[in-house]
Amino acid sequence: MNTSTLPSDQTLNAACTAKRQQILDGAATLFLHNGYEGTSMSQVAREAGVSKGTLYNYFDCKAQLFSALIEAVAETKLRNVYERIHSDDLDCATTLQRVAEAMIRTLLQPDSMMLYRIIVAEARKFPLLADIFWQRAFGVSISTLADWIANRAARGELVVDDPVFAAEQFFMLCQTRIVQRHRFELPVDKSDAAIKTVARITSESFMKLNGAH
Amino acid sequence: MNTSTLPSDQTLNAACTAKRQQILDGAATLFLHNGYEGTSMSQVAREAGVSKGTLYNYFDCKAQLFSALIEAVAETKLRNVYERIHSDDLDCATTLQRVAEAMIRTLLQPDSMMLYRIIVAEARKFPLLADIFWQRAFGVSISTLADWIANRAARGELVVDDPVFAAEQFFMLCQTRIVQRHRFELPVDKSDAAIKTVARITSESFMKLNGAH
Amino acid sequence: MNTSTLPSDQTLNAACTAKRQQILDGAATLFLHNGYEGTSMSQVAREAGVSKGTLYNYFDCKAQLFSALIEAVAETKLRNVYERIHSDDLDCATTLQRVAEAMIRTLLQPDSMMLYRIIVAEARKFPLLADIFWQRAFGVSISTLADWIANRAARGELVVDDPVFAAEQFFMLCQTRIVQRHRFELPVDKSDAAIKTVARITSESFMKLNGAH
Amino acid sequence: MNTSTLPSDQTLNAACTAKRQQILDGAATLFLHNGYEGTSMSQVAREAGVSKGTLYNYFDCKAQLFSALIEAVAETKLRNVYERIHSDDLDCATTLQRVAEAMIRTLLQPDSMMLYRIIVAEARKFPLLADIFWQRAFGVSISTLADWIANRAARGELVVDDPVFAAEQFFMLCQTRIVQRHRFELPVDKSDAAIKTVARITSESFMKLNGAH
DNA sequence: AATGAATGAGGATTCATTCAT
DNA sequence: TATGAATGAATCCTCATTCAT
Repeated sequence: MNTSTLPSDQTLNAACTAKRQQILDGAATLFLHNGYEGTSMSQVAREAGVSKGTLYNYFDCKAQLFSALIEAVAETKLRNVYERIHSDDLDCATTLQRVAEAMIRTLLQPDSMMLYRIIVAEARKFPLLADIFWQRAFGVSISTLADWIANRAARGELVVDDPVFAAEQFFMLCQTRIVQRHRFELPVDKSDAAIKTVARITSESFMKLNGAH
Repeated sequence: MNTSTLPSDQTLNAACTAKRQQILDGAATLFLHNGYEGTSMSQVAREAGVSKGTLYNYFDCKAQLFSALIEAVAETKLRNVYERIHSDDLDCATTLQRVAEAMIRTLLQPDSMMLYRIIVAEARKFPLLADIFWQRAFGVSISTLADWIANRAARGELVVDDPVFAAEQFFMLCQTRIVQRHRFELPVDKSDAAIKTVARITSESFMKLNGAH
Repeated sequence: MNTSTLPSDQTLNAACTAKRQQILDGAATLFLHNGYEGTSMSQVAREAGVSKGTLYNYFDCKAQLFSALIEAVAETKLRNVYERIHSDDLDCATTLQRVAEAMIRTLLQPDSMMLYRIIVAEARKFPLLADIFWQRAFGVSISTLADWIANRAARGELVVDDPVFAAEQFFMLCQTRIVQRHRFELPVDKSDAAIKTVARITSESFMKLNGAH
Repeated sequence: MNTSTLPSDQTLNAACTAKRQQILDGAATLFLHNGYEGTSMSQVAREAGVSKGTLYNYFDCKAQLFSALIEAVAETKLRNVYERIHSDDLDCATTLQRVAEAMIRTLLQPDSMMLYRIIVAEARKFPLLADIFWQRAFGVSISTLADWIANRAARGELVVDDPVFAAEQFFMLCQTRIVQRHRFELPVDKSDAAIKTVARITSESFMKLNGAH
């Protein structure tokens, strides 16, 4: 057997993974622009530069491709939000303000916005998917923030009974006005200043609710 | 004039309105269960018990039927929320708790939930519709509550700079945990007790943020 | 019986005829713009300002309405062509040139052009109709001209074996270039000068073919 | 290379072309019988023995299929007319008579007749198509004949100012009586003898108009 | 593993015609 | 007689999926 002309397993896997990724990239572009029903498998094939047959070699059906895509995308979306929670050197209010600002900016990104729309819209049809999305995006953000809150409470900087609920309240407050209105495509000031203001008010509100005096 | 053999204008209008309502009812069932793309005009016709031709006699196209439906439904959904804001004889905390409870219960209703899903999902395609929905549901609730807040602030019971923003924060807080998780079809305690608890915390939080002293 | 409140037969007929005409007028506008298949009965009803029910009271079906319309329209279209053939005071060439010019101008009118298109297109489906159209338009023109030719031949101004064939040739020659190309929507000089030139050449050609000497 | 298991490019192209041709054949049958509006894509699919989906794989829409069909058919229809113009060994009158006869016979063929009907009927909707049809059928016939006329004029056999106009007149004269009446589905003698007579008269007329002396 | 031609059910919409009022 | 709401078959076209190559 001539191994020089045949790809090794690693090469195969790499090729396989690469092609898979290529499809997912094409799918992301389309699903996040046009939604689930608004995207056809032909479009995905064309966008990804593969044939429809290949599509179905990698994914059993449209629903599965969609699920795989959401799984992949959900992971990355809020990472830069909850990753910045671990900075321990700043006072509570400042950290929270920065987290709030990151959250608002992230949620306003076209991709995140569409992701939210799609997940909420299709949660009935793909409950597992909504679950995965929650765990990888909102869920991890909430629990990371809850841990941080518990930590600060232990340090006496906050007074909190239920850190998870407090974290949930915090992220809800982040969505006041700008994010919420943008979800309804209403005209709303999305300027830097406006975002900073909402982030500041959110942080201040949280401190009023949970700060030690 | 022989009124027994000729229908009066009212009868005619009634018939017309009745058929229209009949179609809207069928459409509501389907659109609110399966979404916009997931509902076909044939299904609507069958559900409403009319022919496809009749459908198109009353509504120019699918989009218009959908719009008419959302307009009609949006109007009624949150009415019982903002109508109970006007009770002036109770203290702030109690009123707010009742409003919060009504809001949570309303948003958890299958219809409202689907309405939210659909509006958010299709806001891109039907921006006008999202606008109408906002005005008739969230918008009126927010401005009603904002008025109430301003009133209570004038009475010295609250201290509020921006009553509208405060109202928006209040309704965001209402959606913490139960509503939010239900939107993602996550398992969550939707018991009476749980709802009351969130409503109470929301009310208390608001009073902490905006109460006098 | 109170005849003063009931319309007499004549009034009825008049009303009937008027309504009929009203429908035919609306139908003419539409059929001559959009063709047979391109015109719907609803459009006709709206254009004529009557209900669809009334339409079907006066005409059994779309085909019959169409036929009635063509009958009515065909009659008038070429009248001003063959009516000017009877001027006996001019020399042959001049008369023919004027007839040719009238013919070309008439055939170029949007109505006539569409009538030709429609009749030719639908002749298979409505052979009787094509026959009627022929008799009332081309047919009467040909026979009128043939009579005139025979008359002039009798006067020694023309030498013609078969006046009918000669007349047919004359009208075919009229359609050279401008009319023919306009039927194919090709760009062609339709200026007054161009029309006059073709008319002159047609007349001259006819005289060369059939003139005495 | 194992050519027995893999189709060559030619085979693939052949298959593609064959299927395309199969569709065009089915489309020809129907469009040329029932016209553009009178033919449905379902009918074409059934007639061609393919699915509707396949139809739309080969042609973007009904209009494009129709256009492709007309383009293909137009090319061939009058070829045997203008190809016989190049015979230089015969005298003018004989050549013209043969060309006239070929023209009349061709225009009387059911296919050509329907082609004319459809093009004239749909020229408004498909001006490009009418243009293509003209160029490939009447246009090339006219210019070929015009060239021949110019050539004979150079040889002193004809005296012609405007060879193109003369050619156009010639083809108009060919359509006198038989072709013209057949377009209106009128009863008319289409016998061999009748055709020959019209061809002879046409040739003689042309010689009278343009012959030397 | 990759292709892309083929499928056919299903999508929205139109329209000639009928009929109760 | 006049109305116009109701019908449902037919229109063009799309799309997820399969399968021979």
